Amino acid sequence: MALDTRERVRRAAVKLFAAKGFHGTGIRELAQESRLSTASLYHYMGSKEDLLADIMRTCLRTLLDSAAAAVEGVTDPARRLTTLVKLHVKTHARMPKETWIVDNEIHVLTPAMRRSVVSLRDEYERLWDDAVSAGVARGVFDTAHPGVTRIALLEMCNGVARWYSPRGSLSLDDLAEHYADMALRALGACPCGSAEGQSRGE
Amino acid sequence: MALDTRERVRRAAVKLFAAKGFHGTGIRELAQESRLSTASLYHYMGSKEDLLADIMRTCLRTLLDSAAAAVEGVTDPARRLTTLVKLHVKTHARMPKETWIVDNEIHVLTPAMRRSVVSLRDEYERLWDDAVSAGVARGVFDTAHPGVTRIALLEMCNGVARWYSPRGSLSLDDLAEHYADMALRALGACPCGSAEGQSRGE
Amino acid sequence: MALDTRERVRRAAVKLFAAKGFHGTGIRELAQESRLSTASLYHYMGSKEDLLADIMRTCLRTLLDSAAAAVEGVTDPARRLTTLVKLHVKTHARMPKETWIVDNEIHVLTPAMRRSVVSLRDEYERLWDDAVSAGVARGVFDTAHPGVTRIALLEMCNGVARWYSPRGSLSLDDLAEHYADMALRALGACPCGSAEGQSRGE
Amino acid sequence: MALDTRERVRRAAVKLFAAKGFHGTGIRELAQESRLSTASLYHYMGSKEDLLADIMRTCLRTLLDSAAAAVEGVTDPARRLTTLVKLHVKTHARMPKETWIVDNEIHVLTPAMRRSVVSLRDEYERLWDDAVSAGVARGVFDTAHPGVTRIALLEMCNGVARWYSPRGSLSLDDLAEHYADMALRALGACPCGSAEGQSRGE
DNA sequence: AATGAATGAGAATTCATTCAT
DNA sequence: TATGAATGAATTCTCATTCAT
Repeated sequence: MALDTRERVRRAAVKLFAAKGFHGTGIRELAQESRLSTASLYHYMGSKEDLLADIMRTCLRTLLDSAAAAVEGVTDPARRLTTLVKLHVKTHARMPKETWIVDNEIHVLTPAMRRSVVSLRDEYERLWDDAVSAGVARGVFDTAHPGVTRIALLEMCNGVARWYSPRGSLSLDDLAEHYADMALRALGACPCGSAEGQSRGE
Repeated sequence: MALDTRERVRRAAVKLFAAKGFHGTGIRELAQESRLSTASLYHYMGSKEDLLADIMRTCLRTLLDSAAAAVEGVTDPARRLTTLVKLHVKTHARMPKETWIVDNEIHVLTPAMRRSVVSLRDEYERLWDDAVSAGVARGVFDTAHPGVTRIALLEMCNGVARWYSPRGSLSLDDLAEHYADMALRALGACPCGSAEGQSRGE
Repeated sequence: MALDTRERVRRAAVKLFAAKGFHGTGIRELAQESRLSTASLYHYMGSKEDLLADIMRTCLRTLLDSAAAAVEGVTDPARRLTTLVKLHVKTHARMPKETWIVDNEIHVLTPAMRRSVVSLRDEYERLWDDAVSAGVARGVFDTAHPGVTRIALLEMCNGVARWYSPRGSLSLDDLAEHYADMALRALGACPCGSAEGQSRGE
Repeated sequence: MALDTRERVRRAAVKLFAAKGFHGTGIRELAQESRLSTASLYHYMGSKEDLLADIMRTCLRTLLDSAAAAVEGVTDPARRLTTLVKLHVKTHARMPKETWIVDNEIHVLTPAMRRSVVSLRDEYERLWDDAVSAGVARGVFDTAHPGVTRIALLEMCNGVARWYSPRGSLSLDDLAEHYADMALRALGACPCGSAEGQSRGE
């Protein structure tokens, strides 16, 4: 029961933070959306900032763990990157609110809390970095500025959370495929091309 | 003189809105940063939201006008897109605060003001859309989902405002070049490739 | 307990609004007079305007209900009017602040709230109108302009709230009697005269 | 020219003070309505309170002087009262805004200014008092509480400013006549009655 | 587990007024 | 005569948070 309530609070926060931003969301709205009194809210969330950090950490943890698992044992850099891109895109399409919050509200966090969130994000981005670096090292990727490319691709994929709608004509799989394709092309890995066909099993 | 003060206010706002968000910025901070009393502030800015909308409109207007001018008379779709990407990237690198605000704080605007800003943004994005569509129509670009690709590239370029530092190792020209390169690749226009070499004069 | 506080707030407001007008009364004064912080004040009153409208509606409701009850079953127009005048005068003498507020601060209300208050007032005035009209119809009253007379008498009675003091030499009953007498005279009902004598039992 | 401007300011103030009250009217509205900058406003009005007191004094002065003149040499108490009532009613009908301000905004004045206004008002009311007292002394009026009657009649007449419209069916003369009639009746002077017919010459 | 009551601090905005020009 | 610029103080109202119950 307590768990349900806690979950209700979290969902209310995700909805509101994503819609109006952290500072744009008041405790009262949060309480109302959670069907709780403001006082009760504090029983579940600690402070408003705790709640935000919690949401961010959970989302990043999920992304990080599933990415690490998906990539485990995959040695081919192109496949690794494809896997990462698809997972990233799908996660952003499926949880646009949570991911939007992670991607855009980090700056409101107090330094201490920011550190814990940023370190998770850095850990996640290291997976991308490793894949790109490996691909470059093996000559599979051809890009003048691997670091820049990596961050550019990440931002490109983050954007999905801003606009993708499951009601649109594009399926989640096709979306992920397309982004993976763009990423490989941007990395100069397109000629070896057959990536698209092979990645179906994911 | 009045102009100077007004400009001071605008710069203070740009700095603070970009650093802490619209809702995270108080008018007291704004006044302090502008070296004005809060009351005097209102002599120059109308409301806080007016100030925000003003910054956004000015920034978009600049981007839109210079993009339209840069693209005028350029018929080759690849060159048009290259031009747009470079301008976009450079603007985001040079005015990261203004562009960050435009890209991230639209949701705080009141419906009426939002409309005026969004319509400017839409007008700008149409330039991208036209270039992409033209390229696809002429078979210069090869992409399964032109609309998605366009938005993905835009988001990729927007990201520049978040991380680029002129103190880094990459020059503005190189940065723009690299992004243009990635964009063309993502659009499947890489084979014609010599774009990089030709665009030097820009 | 909560009720006590709410009542304290209401009384503070009645006192201050009557003394300095709605716009002349600040919420700080209101809070101080209520022995509450300004923030706590809002726990009880909604907005300042809500508080005002509340006071007005309560006062009018009281007046309306007691007038309707007092007049119920009274068929003689002269007696009906006498009853209304006396009740009106006594209410204004006993609750000079509330009635003064109703009579003088309606114009500060927002249209929506104004409507709700005005409709109550209209309903109340209809009681007067009915009595006057009935008297005229039966030839008991003799006045060239019944509508004007009715409003003139109402204003005359409203005035009581401005000056009557229970510390003066006139008792409430005598005051009411005197006003009823003036009203009947103004309506040309004096000749039947014995009204004064008969109304003693009230 | 200066006079015109000064007059414009005064009229703007009369309009706004009557519509929204003194405290409900801001300096900026006043300036806008006067087609002046707020700074220029101060050139003409002194302080906001000065302006208010000025309006009140002028209005009362006018009323007082014309009443004194109209009543001069009139010895018959009934005629004197009739004259006062008619003048009062007509003034309130013709200058509803000014008279409303005088009748309702005295309480916002600072003690010192209030005194000067109140003393004018008292002087004016003395004319009424004299007429009533004289009538009572001579047995022309028959009222149990002359003082109360006088104030009741005054309030009744003040009310005209609240509702009379020249666009209505009642002419100013008829209106004044009717009020004078009601006043005499309330004072028990109706039997001698012919007052109505005789007062035509006024 | 839940909440009504309470609050200090702060929110954005307007106040009446002054002054240099 | 006129005003743009400036402001300290006040405005109404909301903030996130605590606490006694």
